[in-house]
Amino acid sequence: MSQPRAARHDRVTVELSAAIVAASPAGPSVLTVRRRHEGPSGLPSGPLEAEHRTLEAGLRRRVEDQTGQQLGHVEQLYTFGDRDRAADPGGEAGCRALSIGYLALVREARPAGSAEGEWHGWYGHFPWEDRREGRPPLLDRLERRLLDWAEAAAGAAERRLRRERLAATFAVGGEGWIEDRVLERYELLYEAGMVPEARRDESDTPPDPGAEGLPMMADHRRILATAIGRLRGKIKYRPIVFELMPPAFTFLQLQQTVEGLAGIRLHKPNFRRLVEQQGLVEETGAMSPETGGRPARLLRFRPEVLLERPAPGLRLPRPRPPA
Amino acid sequence: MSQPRAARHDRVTVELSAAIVAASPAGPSVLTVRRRHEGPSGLPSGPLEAEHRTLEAGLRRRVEDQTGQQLGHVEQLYTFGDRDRAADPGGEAGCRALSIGYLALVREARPAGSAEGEWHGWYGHFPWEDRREGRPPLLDRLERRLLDWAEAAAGAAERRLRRERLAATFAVGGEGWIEDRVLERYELLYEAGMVPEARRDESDTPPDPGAEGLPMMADHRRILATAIGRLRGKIKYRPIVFELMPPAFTFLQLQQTVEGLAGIRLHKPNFRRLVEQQGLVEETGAMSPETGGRPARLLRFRPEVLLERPAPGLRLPRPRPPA
DNA sequence: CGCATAAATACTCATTTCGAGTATAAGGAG
DNA sequence: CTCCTTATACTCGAAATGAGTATTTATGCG
Repeated sequence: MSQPRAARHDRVTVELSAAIVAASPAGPSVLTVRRRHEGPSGLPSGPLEAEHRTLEAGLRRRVEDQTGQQLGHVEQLYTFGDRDRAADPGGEAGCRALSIGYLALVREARPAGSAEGEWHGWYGHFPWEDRREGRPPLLDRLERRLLDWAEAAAGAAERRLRRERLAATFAVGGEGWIEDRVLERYELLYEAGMVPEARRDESDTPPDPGAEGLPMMADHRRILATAIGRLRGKIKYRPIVFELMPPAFTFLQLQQTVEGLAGIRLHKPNFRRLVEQQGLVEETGAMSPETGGRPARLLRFRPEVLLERPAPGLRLPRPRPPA
Repeated sequence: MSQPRAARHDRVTVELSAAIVAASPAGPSVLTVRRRHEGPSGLPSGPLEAEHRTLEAGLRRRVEDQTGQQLGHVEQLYTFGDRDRAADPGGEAGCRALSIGYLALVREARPAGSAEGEWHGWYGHFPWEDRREGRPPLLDRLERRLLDWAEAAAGAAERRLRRERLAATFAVGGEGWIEDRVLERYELLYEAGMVPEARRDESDTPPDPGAEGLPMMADHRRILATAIGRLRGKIKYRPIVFELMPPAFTFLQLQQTVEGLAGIRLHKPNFRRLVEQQGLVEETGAMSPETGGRPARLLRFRPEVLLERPAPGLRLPRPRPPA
């Protein structure tokens, strides 16, 4: 594989985008920017520039300059390059558009710096992902449309495949919603034409606007879906939640933050036991400026856990299936 | 972040590379190609071309055409773009070189098709990653040099940081080798100047050639490290090993394949129990053309498990630390 | 044939982990 | 003082897990 060195200089544009996430006990949010008037919002993003040593450094600088947000943890998610889902629909034809998505975590949601940025609860974009109050009712409608889509498949094989994907992602007709499969669910909705981004013709009226979630420009909702999925997966084996917490916090704040990220409710005593016996936190000595009942101890992250445990994280208790 | 649309067309080259992995009970191997005579080998790779709809499709076609290998599972790993670790050192200055790494799994290692490809045991490139026969002796020498490097750090803070990284990756001075951290270990060796790729001046003689592993061209060993790490992590929650197994196999073959991938030995009865009660396999009915003792049942993967279990995989038994 | 050898396969056992539920403590508001 | 709210502490049983041992069923050799 070492031939036409010429083809190498096909024109390529590279866009770096970041899903910048903050979280409070009320729920996680993401920083969005609005570009054209009226168009859907998007993630902070910009073209790759030559001057930076690494991609991550470039992204970091760019976002920090533009939004006034200091980024904490930053990680690369995925490089998208589908020809027909270009990041920039205004790009020239025959020009490959790559889009490299990043996840960034920040401790506090600054009230949106100088730019036109604003913080948005992430479930506004993914209403079907929030099961904290139980299974959201809009899922019934989504499922019905998804099943129709599956049955409308061309051959029997394709039909079967679609049904299986539905079972594996939306848990249609089966047990077990798996919270990490955010991207898979979004992609299914995209393929089924059930999100505005998938419908080229903008005049198409969505059959059920409330259930589709707020769209974003270009492939930004796809990147956000990747980010949510990654974060949900990663809290289980890395103490990454603490990148989102203030320096000191209570058990309840921690639990509610995790619940917000994972989109599910957790069993309080067990969560507490888990966090304690994993050695993820230590007491600061101080007590919380209480919020209702008995004052709570203030905790902080215990970095030593990184050396003690192979995969220190918050395995989320999954209810046992009834035997 | 929406300004200079001009800067957008900085010249960028994009190289797609694939770590193509096959595995037998004897151990995993990777397909390498040799380009220049005498230079180190590399992964199959080539420039991104405009004609393909998706990046993955492009990679797939390209590799299949060139090596005669049908690829099974393919997944994107990471996009590297450090300016000073360019994939192609021959590239023009001021031209950003992106390198998108992929992991591909194949069922059988074809004896290297038409091209100059050859299959290589992957531990030839990462001798410190193979602990199937216990801790490899060369680790003593590596550790000593790594500790020297840590102590040679500029400030006390940097020294501490380096020591912590050593503890977290090579388990220096602590418990717990974590098999997934392949990339982190390689990067540490790179930073410490302990792999040939890191030494620009090729005339430098390595202090301990045997311990450094076979180098590869450009950033290909970095991609392979990412691939190994990803694979080791993923077998724990996805039934991905079966992409590497023949259609029918015995328990022992499966176990040895997993041991090869993870680089550790497993407890036979427990491995068996795990695989059984997870419902990962079913009997084919046939028996193996035996290999020594009592004939073994032949098994096959049981795809239904994908719908039944949230994260069907092979949690590798980690010995309990002595209380 | 009978026995050593090599695997495969089947159990046992003591912990540990984990889901679930209940009980008690310590504040504030009225 | 009482009630409400949240924090914190315990209990219990089921399932998972690490470690070890025993039995079966082949082969091959004397």
